[in-house]
Amino acid sequence: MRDVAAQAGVSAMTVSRVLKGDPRVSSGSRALVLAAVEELGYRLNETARSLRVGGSGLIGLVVTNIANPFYSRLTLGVQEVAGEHGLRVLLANTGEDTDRERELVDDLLARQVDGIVLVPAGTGQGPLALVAARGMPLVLASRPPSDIDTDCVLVDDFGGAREATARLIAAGHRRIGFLGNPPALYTGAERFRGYWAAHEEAGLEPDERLVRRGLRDPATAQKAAEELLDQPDAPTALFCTNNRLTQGAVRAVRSSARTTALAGFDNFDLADVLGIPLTIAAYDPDEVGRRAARMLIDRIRPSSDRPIPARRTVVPTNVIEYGPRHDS
Amino acid sequence: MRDVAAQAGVSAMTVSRVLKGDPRVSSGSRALVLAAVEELGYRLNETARSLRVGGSGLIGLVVTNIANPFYSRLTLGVQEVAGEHGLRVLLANTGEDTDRERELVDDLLARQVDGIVLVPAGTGQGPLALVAARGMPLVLASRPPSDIDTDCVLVDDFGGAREATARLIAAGHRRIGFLGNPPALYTGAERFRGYWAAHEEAGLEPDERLVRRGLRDPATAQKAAEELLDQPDAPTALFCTNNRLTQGAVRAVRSSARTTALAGFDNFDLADVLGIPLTIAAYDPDEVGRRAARMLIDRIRPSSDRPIPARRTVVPTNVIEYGPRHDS
DNA sequence: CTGTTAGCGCCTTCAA
DNA sequence: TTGAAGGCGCTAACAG
Repeated sequence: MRDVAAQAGVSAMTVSRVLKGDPRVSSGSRALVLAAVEELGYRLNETARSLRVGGSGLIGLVVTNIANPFYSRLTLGVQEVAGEHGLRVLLANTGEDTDRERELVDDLLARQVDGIVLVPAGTGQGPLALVAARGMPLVLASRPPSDIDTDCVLVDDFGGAREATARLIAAGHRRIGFLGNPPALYTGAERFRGYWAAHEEAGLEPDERLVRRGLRDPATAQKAAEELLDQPDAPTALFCTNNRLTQGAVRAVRSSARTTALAGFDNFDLADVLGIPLTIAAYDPDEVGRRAARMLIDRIRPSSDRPIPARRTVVPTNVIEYGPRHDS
Repeated sequence: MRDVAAQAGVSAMTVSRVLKGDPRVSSGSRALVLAAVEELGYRLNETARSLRVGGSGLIGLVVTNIANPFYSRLTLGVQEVAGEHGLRVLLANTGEDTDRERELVDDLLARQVDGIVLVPAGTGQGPLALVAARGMPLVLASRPPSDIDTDCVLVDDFGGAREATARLIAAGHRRIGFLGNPPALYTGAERFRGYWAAHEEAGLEPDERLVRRGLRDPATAQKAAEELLDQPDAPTALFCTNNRLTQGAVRAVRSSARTTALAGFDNFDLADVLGIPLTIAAYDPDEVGRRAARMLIDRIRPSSDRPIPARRTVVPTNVIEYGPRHDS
């Protein structure tokens, strides 16, 4: 910047003012500075600016697995809103590892991010208390706060699971298997609750022997589904708590002789073209990211100076029915 | 840091030394400092450190669309390798917009990133010349450099397309349609070249009337496929240049009465379960990210001080055949 | 409208 | 082994 100032024959202060658009600069100086900037190919050093001004213009985004389409879409939503406010996204991936989450958050703090959007890994959130304690704006996504009091964006896990299950019941199914992710996870617990509630509301009681929880990937889901379908009194339908488990179940159904109906949480590509009866509780993952970013920015740049209480917002689901293939 | 120093009864300098693991500190001072750090919950300010030391410990990753599974997996690969070297990833999304790409890259420079991995948007790379000119390490992914001379990681677009097409020919197909993304894109051009080469090597000449290029999404691909299949002399197979186009083609084939064979670039979920003949040129997107990150780090932290010439590496493809459904 | 002074938090250099 | 001085690049605050 000194070089630019020298080249333009003004002081560094004037250069600074021109660059940040301060109107109190004569158009003459402005032109001189701009010319010098151009000629020297100068760019402002954001690091130094951050140090002086405070606030890095960065927000941290911590997800469990960026390769999962849900989180990559969430990332897109966060990016979109952050970009509108001139903020950049520093991305971190925990792989569901709590220790790593702590390290990453720690590093984000050291880098002076202006706020953090985080999908909590695992279940305990003790370490995050630190973040909140330091007054760092923090929004949780997908899973609610447990040990701490902070903003969060959730999906209507309960409602979506309940309605999808209810559709199966309405279609006449009475023996509906459940393929679920670990019950210790919030989404797992809520979606199971929805499955159960739909039964109760129809005056039915689910058969516990048709319930398999703690499934983590398509392969284990496929195996569990095959076992269920292989029983003498097999379920006529299966509800799966997420897209990966649904995909495992699709394989199992496909390789069996039965025409088992499927329902699941999360939409996925080609669901329309599988040619089996499929009921999906869908929602917009981008919207989770957008809302999280908006809540975060509300705290980073408060519109009023009253303290904002911790808020919670729930992204709705809508149930889609894909029919079997209609061969024409 | 001053507070910590005061609390520990030493100078700020000693605190700094302890924190960066300088051995020339007495164990007494060290213990004092660590206790004070713990008590005050102090963390080093990376921003200030960067300013003084130079180098931010950040690498920029610029992709065209993070919601595309290819790029989210690439991101995972970059993250993985960067993490091993203590580097964090600043993520930027261009949406295939060249102007936005320029802005984003500019911002990354202003933030003093140590290097950039970039998937070029569009075709012209003029603006990127600036980056290279400033001596910023830069690795391109998926698409090669055109106007500039820099490292890149490519996929074997030509080889994969050629082999997938050759498989169709080997299976007896003689009229093979082509559904392609815009030919101005490197991948589009290379994959078309592979399609053509497979024909020539078999002594065939593709029918230009079966070629549709410039397709951008599943919907346009579906429409193009339907038109092709609706002709009197319809193709018996279709080759698609990427997963989104393949998905459109799957829909078209499904809704037609024909049993058209499909081949395509990029693997995708549930390809195994569609129940139609499907030949896929697959590769590992994570590996593209890992290699790009490694090349970048080679430049950021050179092992020798000889200048490294611009390098190019190609990630291989392997062709997978998914059969039609075997109803048992 | 413009420049000077001072300092953001850290670390390199040099002296003790 | 430790500390003091100075400056990385930038910008508030205060002159002029």
